[in-house]
Amino acid sequence: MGTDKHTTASIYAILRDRICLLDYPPGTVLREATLAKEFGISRTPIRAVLQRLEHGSLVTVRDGVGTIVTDIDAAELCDIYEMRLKVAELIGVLAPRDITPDDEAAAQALLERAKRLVTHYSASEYWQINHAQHALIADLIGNSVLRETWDQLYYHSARFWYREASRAPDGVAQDLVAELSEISRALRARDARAVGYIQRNFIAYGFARLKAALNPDQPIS
Amino acid sequence: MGTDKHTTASIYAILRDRICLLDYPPGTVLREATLAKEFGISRTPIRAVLQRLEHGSLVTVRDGVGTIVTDIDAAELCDIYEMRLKVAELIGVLAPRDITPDDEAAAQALLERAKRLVTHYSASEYWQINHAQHALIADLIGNSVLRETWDQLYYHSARFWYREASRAPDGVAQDLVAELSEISRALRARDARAVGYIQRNFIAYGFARLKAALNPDQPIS
DNA sequence: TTTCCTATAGATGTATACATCTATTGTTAG
DNA sequence: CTAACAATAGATGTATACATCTATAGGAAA
Repeated sequence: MGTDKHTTASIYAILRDRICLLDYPPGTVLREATLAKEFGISRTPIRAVLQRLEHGSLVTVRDGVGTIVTDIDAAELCDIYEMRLKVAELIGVLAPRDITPDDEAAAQALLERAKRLVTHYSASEYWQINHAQHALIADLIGNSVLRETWDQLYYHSARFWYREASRAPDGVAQDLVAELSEISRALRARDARAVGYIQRNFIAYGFARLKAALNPDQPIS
Repeated sequence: MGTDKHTTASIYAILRDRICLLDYPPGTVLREATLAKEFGISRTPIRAVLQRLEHGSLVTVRDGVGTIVTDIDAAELCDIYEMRLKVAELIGVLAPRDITPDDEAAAQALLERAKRLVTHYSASEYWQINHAQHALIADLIGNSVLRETWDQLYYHSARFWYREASRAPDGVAQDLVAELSEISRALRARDARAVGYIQRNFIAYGFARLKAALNPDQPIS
Protein backbone atom coordinates (compact mmCIF):
# COMPACT_ATOMS: atom_id res chain seq x y z
CA MET A 1 0.00 0.00 0.00
CA GLY A 2 1.03 3.56 -0.48
CA THR A 3 3.00 2.61 -3.55
CA ASP A 4 0.52 4.33 -5.86
CA LYS A 5 1.64 7.30 -7.87
CA HIS A 6 0.84 10.36 -5.82
CA THR A 7 0.92 13.90 -7.13
CA THR A 8 1.48 16.96 -4.99
CA ALA A 9 -2.16 17.91 -5.52
CA SER A 10 -3.41 14.54 -4.31
CA ILE A 11 -1.10 14.56 -1.30
CA TYR A 12 -2.30 18.06 -0.48
CA ALA A 13 -5.92 16.89 -0.59
CA ILE A 14 -5.09 13.85 1.56
CA LEU A 15 -3.32 15.82 4.27
CA ARG A 16 -5.96 18.56 4.20
CA ASP A 17 -8.69 15.99 4.72
CA ARG A 18 -6.78 14.31 7.52
CA ILE A 19 -6.56 17.65 9.28
CA CYS A 20 -10.22 18.48 8.63
CA LEU A 21 -11.37 15.07 9.83
CA LEU A 22 -9.19 15.35 12.97
CA ASP A 23 -7.05 12.38 12.03
CA TYR A 24 -4.40 14.97 12.79
CA PRO A 25 -5.90 16.88 15.74
CA PRO A 26 -4.71 20.41 16.52
CA GLY A 27 -1.25 20.28 18.04
CA THR A 28 -0.20 17.22 16.07
CA VAL A 29 3.43 17.44 14.95
CA LEU A 30 4.00 16.28 11.38
CA ARG A 31 7.48 15.25 10.30
CA GLU A 32 8.56 15.79 6.73
CA ALA A 33 10.71 12.67 6.72
CA THR A 34 7.86 10.52 8.03
CA LEU A 35 5.41 11.80 5.43
CA ALA A 36 8.02 11.43 2.71
CA LYS A 37 8.50 7.81 3.66
CA GLU A 38 4.75 7.17 3.78
CA PHE A 39 4.17 8.49 0.27
CA GLY A 40 7.38 7.01 -1.10
CA ILE A 41 8.88 10.31 -2.20
CA SER A 42 11.51 12.73 -0.95
CA ARG A 43 11.06 15.63 1.44
CA THR A 44 11.10 18.22 -1.34
CA PRO A 45 7.55 17.80 -2.68
CA ILE A 46 6.30 17.16 0.86
CA ARG A 47 7.66 20.54 1.87
CA ALA A 48 5.78 22.18 -0.99
CA VAL A 49 2.55 20.63 0.22
CA LEU A 50 3.16 21.68 3.82
CA GLN A 51 3.89 25.24 2.76
CA ARG A 52 0.61 25.28 0.88
CA LEU A 53 -1.20 24.04 3.95
CA GLU A 54 0.52 26.75 5.95
CA HIS A 55 -0.84 29.39 3.55
CA GLY A 56 -4.30 28.08 4.30
CA SER A 57 -3.63 28.45 8.05
CA LEU A 58 -4.01 24.72 8.62
CA VAL A 59 -0.47 24.19 9.92
CA THR A 60 2.51 26.16 11.19
CA VAL A 61 6.02 25.20 10.17
CA ARG A 62 8.56 25.78 12.94
CA ASP A 63 12.24 25.57 12.17
CA GLY A 64 13.94 22.77 14.06
CA VAL A 65 10.69 21.53 15.56
CA GLY A 66 8.23 20.33 12.95
CA THR A 67 5.00 21.18 11.23
CA ILE A 68 2.28 21.68 13.80
CA VAL A 69 -1.43 21.43 13.07
CA THR A 70 -2.89 24.75 14.16
CA ASP A 71 -5.38 25.15 16.95
CA ILE A 72 -7.68 28.10 17.24
CA ASP A 73 -8.87 30.39 20.00
CA ALA A 74 -12.40 31.67 20.46
CA ALA A 75 -11.59 35.06 18.91
CA GLU A 76 -10.23 33.60 15.69
CA LEU A 77 -13.11 31.15 15.40
CA CYS A 78 -15.49 34.10 15.65
CA ASP A 79 -13.52 35.94 12.97
CA ILE A 80 -13.85 33.02 10.58
CA TYR A 81 -17.53 32.50 11.20
CA GLU A 82 -18.45 36.18 10.98
CA MET A 83 -16.62 36.30 7.68
CA ARG A 84 -18.36 33.19 6.41
CA LEU A 85 -21.74 34.66 7.29
CA LYS A 86 -21.03 37.69 5.16
CA VAL A 87 -19.44 35.84 2.29
CA ALA A 88 -22.33 33.38 2.12
CA GLU A 89 -24.65 36.27 1.38
CA LEU A 90 -22.58 37.03 -1.72
CA ILE A 91 -22.95 33.57 -3.25
CA GLY A 92 -26.18 34.37 -5.05
CA VAL A 93 -25.31 38.01 -5.61
CA LEU A 94 -22.01 38.00 -7.50
CA ALA A 95 -22.88 36.57 -10.90
CA PRO A 96 -23.84 33.01 -10.02
CA ARG A 97 -23.90 30.60 -12.91
CA ASP A 98 -27.20 29.23 -14.17
CA ILE A 99 -28.69 26.39 -12.17
CA THR A 100 -29.24 23.19 -14.14
CA PRO A 101 -31.30 20.03 -13.61
CA ASP A 102 -28.03 18.29 -12.77
CA ASP A 103 -27.59 20.54 -9.76
CA GLU A 104 -31.12 19.73 -8.70
CA ALA A 105 -30.48 16.01 -9.04
CA ALA A 106 -27.20 16.21 -7.14
CA ALA A 107 -28.84 17.99 -4.24
CA GLN A 108 -31.69 15.49 -4.23
CA ALA A 109 -29.21 12.60 -4.09
CA LEU A 110 -27.43 14.20 -1.16
CA LEU A 111 -30.73 14.73 0.57
CA GLU A 112 -31.52 11.02 0.29
CA ARG A 113 -28.15 10.13 1.75
CA ALA A 114 -28.72 12.57 4.59
CA LYS A 115 -32.11 11.01 5.33
CA ARG A 116 -30.53 7.59 5.64
CA LEU A 117 -27.98 9.15 7.97
CA VAL A 118 -30.67 10.06 10.49
CA THR A 119 -31.41 6.43 11.26
CA HIS A 120 -27.94 5.01 10.57
CA TYR A 121 -25.45 7.64 11.70
CA SER A 122 -21.85 7.53 10.58
CA ALA A 123 -19.38 10.32 11.19
CA SER A 124 -17.54 9.47 7.99
CA GLU A 125 -20.71 9.52 5.89
CA TYR A 126 -21.79 12.77 7.55
CA TRP A 127 -18.61 14.45 6.41
CA GLN A 128 -18.72 13.04 2.96
CA ILE A 129 -22.17 14.54 2.51
CA ASN A 130 -21.01 17.77 4.08
CA HIS A 131 -18.06 18.03 1.71
CA ALA A 132 -20.21 17.16 -1.28
CA GLN A 133 -22.73 19.80 -0.34
CA HIS A 134 -19.96 22.36 -0.06
CA ALA A 135 -18.59 21.40 -3.46
CA LEU A 136 -22.05 21.60 -4.99
CA ILE A 137 -22.64 25.10 -3.74
CA ALA A 138 -19.12 26.32 -4.48
CA ASP A 139 -19.63 25.18 -8.05
CA LEU A 140 -22.61 27.50 -8.39
CA ILE A 141 -20.41 30.52 -7.72
CA GLY A 142 -19.60 32.27 -10.96
CA ASN A 143 -17.09 34.70 -9.50
CA SER A 144 -13.78 32.83 -9.34
CA VAL A 145 -12.36 35.05 -6.62
CA LEU A 146 -15.39 34.57 -4.42
CA ARG A 147 -15.27 30.82 -4.97
CA GLU A 148 -11.67 30.67 -3.88
CA THR A 149 -12.37 32.70 -0.76
CA TRP A 150 -15.43 30.59 0.04
CA ASP A 151 -13.43 27.41 -0.33
CA GLN A 152 -10.61 28.61 1.85
CA LEU A 153 -12.96 29.70 4.62
CA TYR A 154 -14.69 26.34 4.54
CA TYR A 155 -11.50 24.33 4.94
CA HIS A 156 -10.21 26.75 7.54
CA SER A 157 -13.17 26.19 9.85
CA ALA A 158 -14.42 22.70 8.98
CA ARG A 159 -12.51 20.76 11.60
CA PHE A 160 -13.68 22.95 14.49
CA TRP A 161 -17.28 22.33 13.55
CA TYR A 162 -16.41 18.66 13.15
CA ARG A 163 -14.94 18.56 16.64
CA GLU A 164 -18.07 20.09 18.12
CA ALA A 165 -20.38 17.86 16.09
CA SER A 166 -18.45 14.80 17.24
CA ARG A 167 -18.73 15.84 20.87
CA ALA A 168 -22.50 16.25 20.66
CA PRO A 169 -23.78 14.63 17.47
CA ASP A 170 -27.42 14.96 18.51
CA GLY A 171 -29.43 16.51 15.73
CA VAL A 172 -26.61 17.14 13.24
CA ALA A 173 -28.08 14.62 10.81
CA GLN A 174 -31.54 16.14 11.12
CA ASP A 175 -30.09 19.60 10.61
CA LEU A 176 -28.30 18.40 7.50
CA VAL A 177 -31.57 17.00 6.16
CA ALA A 178 -33.29 20.30 6.82
CA GLU A 179 -30.49 22.24 5.12
CA LEU A 180 -30.44 20.01 2.05
CA SER A 181 -34.23 20.12 1.82
CA GLU A 182 -34.12 23.88 1.69
CA ILE A 183 -31.26 23.88 -0.80
CA SER A 184 -33.18 21.46 -3.03
CA ARG A 185 -36.18 23.73 -2.89
CA ALA A 186 -34.06 26.76 -3.79
CA LEU A 187 -32.45 24.91 -6.69
CA ARG A 188 -35.84 23.83 -8.02
CA ALA A 189 -36.80 27.48 -7.95
CA ARG A 190 -33.52 28.33 -9.75
CA ASP A 191 -32.87 30.84 -6.97
CA ALA A 192 -29.13 31.07 -6.33
CA ARG A 193 -29.58 33.92 -3.87
CA ALA A 194 -31.78 31.71 -1.76
CA VAL A 195 -29.05 29.06 -1.73
CA GLY A 196 -26.60 31.60 -0.36
CA TYR A 197 -28.99 32.76 2.33
CA ILE A 198 -29.77 29.19 3.37
CA GLN A 199 -26.04 28.61 3.75
CA ARG A 200 -25.75 31.78 5.77
CA ASN A 201 -28.53 30.69 8.10
CA PHE A 202 -27.19 27.23 8.78
CA ILE A 203 -23.69 28.61 9.31
CA ALA A 204 -25.27 30.94 11.85
CA TYR A 205 -26.97 28.03 13.62
CA GLY A 206 -23.68 26.17 13.80
CA PHE A 207 -21.92 29.30 14.99
CA ALA A 208 -24.43 29.74 17.81
CA ARG A 209 -23.88 26.17 18.86
CA LEU A 210 -20.11 26.61 18.86
CA LYS A 211 -20.36 29.78 20.90
CA ALA A 212 -22.60 28.04 23.40
CA ALA A 213 -20.00 25.29 23.72
CA LEU A 214 -17.21 27.83 24.19
CA ASN A 215 -19.10 29.90 26.77
CA PRO A 216 -21.27 27.41 28.62
CA ASP A 217 -23.87 29.64 30.23
CA GLN A 218 -25.12 26.82 32.38
CA PRO A 219 -22.02 25.28 33.99
CA ILE A 220 -23.97 23.02 36.39
CA SER A 221 -20.94 21.17 37.66
CA MET B 1 25.29 44.83 -4.42
CA GLY B 2 22.70 42.25 -3.57
CA THR B 3 25.04 40.71 -1.04
CA ASP B 4 22.77 41.75 1.84
CA LYS B 5 21.16 39.07 3.92
CA HIS B 6 17.77 38.38 2.38
CA THR B 7 15.08 36.32 4.03
CA THR B 8 12.36 34.48 2.16
CA ALA B 9 9.83 37.02 3.45
CA SER B 10 11.87 39.97 2.15
CA ILE B 11 12.42 38.32 -1.23
CA TYR B 12 8.71 37.61 -1.44
CA ALA B 13 7.94 41.27 -0.80
CA ILE B 14 10.53 42.37 -3.36
CA LEU B 15 9.21 40.15 -6.13
CA ARG B 16 5.60 40.96 -5.28
CA ASP B 17 6.35 44.67 -5.54
CA ARG B 18 8.20 44.20 -8.81
CA ILE B 19 5.12 42.48 -10.21
CA CYS B 20 2.74 45.09 -8.82
CA LEU B 21 4.84 47.96 -10.15
CA LEU B 22 5.11 46.30 -13.58
CA ASP B 23 8.87 45.93 -13.36
CA TYR B 24 7.82 42.41 -14.32
CA PRO B 25 4.92 43.00 -16.74
CA PRO B 26 2.35 40.26 -17.35
CA GLY B 27 3.88 37.52 -19.49
CA THR B 28 7.37 38.00 -18.09
CA VAL B 29 9.18 34.71 -17.63
CA LEU B 30 11.11 34.45 -14.39
CA ARG B 31 13.90 31.89 -14.08
CA GLU B 32 14.65 30.34 -10.75
CA ALA B 33 18.38 30.11 -11.47
CA THR B 34 18.54 33.79 -12.43
CA LEU B 35 16.72 34.92 -9.31
CA ALA B 36 18.83 32.60 -7.18
CA LYS B 37 21.98 34.17 -8.56
CA GLU B 38 20.65 37.70 -8.06
CA PHE B 39 19.90 37.13 -4.38
CA GLY B 40 22.98 35.04 -3.80
CA ILE B 41 21.13 31.94 -2.65
CA SER B 42 20.14 28.60 -4.12
CA ARG B 43 17.01 27.72 -6.06
CA THR B 44 15.35 26.07 -3.07
CA PRO B 45 14.22 29.17 -1.14
CA ILE B 46 13.47 30.91 -4.45
CA ARG B 47 11.08 28.12 -5.32
CA ALA B 48 9.31 28.56 -1.99
CA VAL B 49 8.80 32.25 -2.76
CA LEU B 50 7.52 31.54 -6.28
CA GLN B 51 5.06 28.98 -4.99
CA ARG B 52 3.75 31.55 -2.54
CA LEU B 53 3.35 34.07 -5.36
CA GLU B 54 1.55 31.40 -7.36
CA HIS B 55 -0.85 30.87 -4.49
CA GLY B 56 -1.66 34.58 -4.66
CA SER B 57 -2.36 34.26 -8.40
CA LEU B 58 0.51 36.58 -9.30
CA VAL B 59 2.48 33.98 -11.29
CA THR B 60 2.01 30.57 -12.86
CA VAL B 61 4.78 27.98 -12.63
CA ARG B 62 5.00 25.82 -15.74
CA ASP B 63 7.14 22.71 -15.71
CA GLY B 64 9.97 22.91 -18.19
CA VAL B 65 9.17 26.48 -19.15
CA GLY B 66 9.48 28.92 -16.28
CA THR B 67 7.50 31.04 -13.90
CA ILE B 68 5.24 33.36 -15.85
CA VAL B 69 3.76 36.57 -14.47
CA THR B 70 0.01 36.20 -14.91
CA ASP B 71 -2.05 38.38 -17.15
CA ILE B 72 -5.77 38.83 -16.72
CA ASP B 73 -8.79 38.94 -18.95
CA ALA B 74 -11.73 41.28 -18.62
CA ALA B 75 -13.90 38.68 -16.90
CA GLU B 76 -11.40 37.96 -14.16
CA LEU B 77 -10.71 41.65 -13.62
CA CYS B 78 -14.45 42.15 -13.12
CA ASP B 79 -14.52 39.25 -10.65
CA ILE B 80 -11.78 40.80 -8.57
CA TYR B 81 -13.28 44.25 -8.55
CA GLU B 82 -16.81 43.10 -7.79
CA MET B 83 -15.41 41.14 -4.89
CA ARG B 84 -13.39 44.11 -3.66
CA LEU B 85 -16.48 46.31 -3.74
CA LYS B 86 -18.33 43.90 -1.48
CA VAL B 87 -15.43 43.21 0.84
CA ALA B 88 -14.75 46.93 1.29
CA GLU B 89 -18.21 47.32 2.74
CA LEU B 90 -17.27 44.85 5.47
CA ILE B 91 -14.25 46.81 6.68
CA GLY B 92 -16.20 48.96 9.08
CA VAL B 93 -18.75 46.27 9.87
CA LEU B 94 -16.76 43.26 11.11
CA ALA B 95 -15.38 44.41 14.45
CA PRO B 96 -12.98 47.17 13.39
CA ARG B 97 -10.43 48.17 15.99
CA ASP B 98 -10.67 51.55 17.70
CA ILE B 99 -9.38 54.48 15.70
CA THR B 100 -6.58 56.43 17.42
CA PRO B 101 -5.05 59.87 16.96
CA ASP B 102 -2.10 58.10 15.37
CA ASP B 103 -4.33 56.86 12.55
CA GLU B 104 -5.58 60.39 12.08
CA ALA B 105 -2.04 61.75 11.90
CA ALA B 106 -0.93 59.05 9.47
CA ALA B 107 -3.79 59.80 7.11
CA GLN B 108 -3.08 63.53 7.37
CA ALA B 109 0.57 62.96 6.48
CA LEU B 110 -0.43 60.90 3.46
CA LEU B 111 -2.84 63.61 2.42
CA GLU B 112 -0.04 66.17 2.46
CA ARG B 113 2.15 63.92 0.34
CA ALA B 114 -0.73 63.43 -2.10
CA LYS B 115 -1.23 67.19 -2.38
CA ARG B 116 2.40 67.66 -3.31
CA LEU B 117 1.91 64.92 -5.89
CA VAL B 118 -0.65 66.99 -7.77
CA THR B 119 1.93 69.58 -8.76
CA HIS B 120 4.98 67.30 -8.85
CA TYR B 121 3.81 63.95 -10.18
CA SER B 122 5.88 60.84 -9.74
CA ALA B 123 4.64 57.35 -10.48
CA SER B 124 6.86 55.91 -7.78
CA GLU B 125 5.62 58.35 -5.16
CA TYR B 126 2.03 57.75 -6.24
CA TRP B 127 2.38 54.07 -5.56
CA GLN B 128 4.16 54.53 -2.28
CA ILE B 129 1.25 56.62 -1.07
CA ASN B 130 -1.22 54.12 -2.48
CA HIS B 131 0.47 51.26 -0.69
CA ALA B 132 0.69 53.23 2.56
CA GLN B 133 -2.99 54.07 2.37
CA HIS B 134 -3.83 50.43 1.85
CA ALA B 135 -1.70 49.41 4.83
CA LEU B 136 -3.31 52.10 6.98
CA ILE B 137 -6.82 50.88 6.24
CA ALA B 138 -5.95 47.20 6.44
CA ASP B 139 -4.58 47.88 9.90
CA LEU B 140 -7.99 49.14 11.00
CA ILE B 141 -9.58 45.77 10.26
CA GLY B 142 -10.07 43.85 13.47
CA ASN B 143 -11.14 40.60 11.83
CA SER B 144 -7.95 38.80 10.90
CA VAL B 145 -9.61 36.71 8.19
CA LEU B 146 -11.13 39.76 6.55
CA ARG B 147 -7.77 41.54 6.69
CA GLU B 148 -6.04 38.68 4.94
CA THR B 149 -8.69 38.55 2.22
CA TRP B 150 -8.57 42.31 1.79
CA ASP B 151 -4.81 42.24 1.46
CA GLN B 152 -4.82 39.45 -1.08
CA LEU B 153 -7.43 41.15 -3.25
CA TYR B 154 -5.41 44.35 -3.20
CA TYR B 155 -2.19 42.73 -4.38
CA HIS B 156 -4.09 40.66 -6.89
CA SER B 157 -5.50 43.71 -8.69
CA ALA B 158 -3.00 46.49 -7.96
CA ARG B 159 -0.89 46.16 -11.10
CA PHE B 160 -3.85 46.30 -13.45
CA TRP B 161 -4.96 49.56 -11.94
CA TYR B 162 -1.35 50.72 -12.08
CA ARG B 163 -1.15 49.88 -15.76
CA GLU B 164 -4.28 51.88 -16.50
CA ALA B 165 -3.17 54.80 -14.33
CA SER B 166 0.18 54.87 -16.13
CA ARG B 167 -1.50 54.93 -19.51
CA ALA B 168 -3.68 57.89 -18.58
CA PRO B 169 -2.36 59.50 -15.40
CA ASP B 170 -4.66 62.50 -15.71
CA GLY B 171 -6.47 63.11 -12.48
CA VAL B 172 -5.14 60.17 -10.49
CA ALA B 173 -3.28 62.47 -8.10
CA GLN B 174 -6.36 64.65 -7.61
CA ASP B 175 -8.48 61.56 -7.01
CA LEU B 176 -6.00 60.34 -4.42
CA VAL B 177 -6.19 63.72 -2.66
CA ALA B 178 -9.99 63.51 -2.66
CA GLU B 179 -9.93 59.95 -1.29
CA LEU B 180 -7.44 60.74 1.45
CA SER B 181 -9.38 63.89 2.39
CA GLU B 182 -12.49 61.81 2.89
CA ILE B 183 -10.60 59.15 4.80
CA SER B 184 -9.10 61.80 7.08
CA ARG B 185 -12.54 63.18 7.74
CA ALA B 186 -13.90 59.72 8.55
CA LEU B 187 -11.00 59.01 10.89
CA ARG B 188 -11.52 62.30 12.70
CA ALA B 189 -15.14 61.25 13.18
CA ARG B 190 -13.90 57.83 14.42
CA ASP B 191 -16.19 56.28 11.84
CA ALA B 192 -14.65 53.04 10.56
CA ARG B 193 -17.72 52.19 8.52
CA ALA B 194 -17.33 55.45 6.64
CA VAL B 195 -13.74 54.49 5.84
CA GLY B 196 -14.92 51.24 4.32
CA TYR B 197 -17.58 52.93 2.25
CA ILE B 198 -15.12 55.55 1.00
CA GLN B 199 -12.85 52.74 -0.11
CA ARG B 200 -15.76 51.04 -1.82
CA ASN B 201 -16.65 54.20 -3.69
CA PHE B 202 -13.16 54.94 -4.98
CA ILE B 203 -12.71 51.32 -5.98
CA ALA B 204 -15.94 51.69 -7.94
CA TYR B 205 -14.62 54.84 -9.65
CA GLY B 206 -11.44 53.05 -10.63
CA PHE B 207 -13.44 50.04 -11.78
CA ALA B 208 -15.59 52.23 -14.05
CA ARG B 209 -12.47 53.72 -15.54
CA LEU B 210 -10.96 50.29 -16.18
CA LYS B 211 -14.15 49.06 -17.81
CA ALA B 212 -14.25 52.13 -20.04
CA ALA B 213 -10.68 51.38 -21.10
CA LEU B 214 -11.51 47.73 -21.79
CA ASN B 215 -14.69 48.48 -23.76
CA PRO B 216 -14.05 51.80 -25.51
CA ASP B 217 -17.56 52.96 -26.39
CA GLN B 218 -16.21 55.48 -28.85
CA PRO B 219 -13.95 53.50 -31.19
CA ILE B 220 -13.59 56.29 -33.76
CA SER B 221 -11.14 54.46 -35.94
C1' DT C 1 17.77 19.34 46.04
C1' DT C 2 17.73 22.89 42.78
C1' DT C 3 19.46 25.45 39.05
C1' DC C 4 22.14 26.44 35.29
C1' DC C 5 24.89 25.07 31.55
C1' DT C 6 26.34 22.07 28.00
C1' DA C 7 26.20 18.25 24.86
C1' DT C 8 23.27 15.95 21.74
C1' DA C 9 19.53 13.98 18.97
C1' DG C 10 16.64 15.17 15.56
C1' DA C 11 13.95 18.57 13.30
C1' DT C 12 13.66 22.08 9.37
C1' DG C 13 16.46 25.18 6.04
C1' DT C 14 19.70 25.21 2.19
C1' DA C 15 22.67 23.83 -1.65
C1' DT C 16 23.40 20.87 -5.38
C1' DA C 17 23.38 16.85 -8.51
C1' DC C 18 20.33 14.52 -11.28
C1' DA C 19 15.61 13.37 -13.65
C1' DT C 20 12.01 14.86 -16.40
C1' DC C 21 9.54 17.95 -19.20
C1' DT C 22 9.02 21.66 -22.88
C1' DA C 23 9.95 24.51 -26.81
C1' DT C 24 12.79 25.08 -30.52
C1' DT C 25 15.74 24.26 -34.21
C1' DG C 26 17.50 21.64 -37.80
C1' DT C 27 16.98 17.82 -40.79
C1' DT C 28 14.67 14.77 -43.78
C1' DA C 29 10.89 12.79 -46.40
C1' DG C 30 7.13 14.03 -49.31
C1' DC D 1 8.83 24.39 -50.63
C1' DT D 2 6.31 22.37 -46.94
C1' DA D 3 5.46 19.45 -43.19
C1' DA D 4 6.62 16.15 -39.88
C1' DC D 5 9.93 14.39 -36.81
C1' DA D 6 13.95 13.95 -34.08
C1' DA D 7 17.76 15.89 -31.53
C1' DT D 8 18.92 19.32 -28.22
C1' DA D 9 19.29 23.20 -24.98
C1' DG D 10 17.49 24.71 -20.99
C1' DA D 11 13.72 25.03 -17.89
C1' DT D 12 11.34 23.05 -13.58
C1' DG D 13 10.69 18.69 -10.54
C1' DT D 14 13.00 15.53 -7.40
C1' DA D 15 16.35 13.33 -4.34
C1' DT D 16 19.92 13.86 -1.13
C1' DA D 17 23.91 15.57 1.50
C1' DC D 18 24.91 19.07 4.52
C1' DA D 19 24.03 23.46 7.60
C1' DT D 20 21.49 25.43 11.10
C1' DC D 21 18.16 25.62 14.66
C1' DT D 22 15.42 23.76 18.74
C1' DA D 23 14.19 21.13 22.70
C1' DT D 24 15.76 18.06 25.92
C1' DA D 25 18.42 15.21 28.87
C1' DG D 26 22.21 14.92 31.85
C1' DG D 27 25.82 16.56 34.71
C1' DA D 28 28.15 19.95 37.62
C1' DA D 29 28.06 23.75 40.85
C1' DA D 30 25.64 26.26 44.46
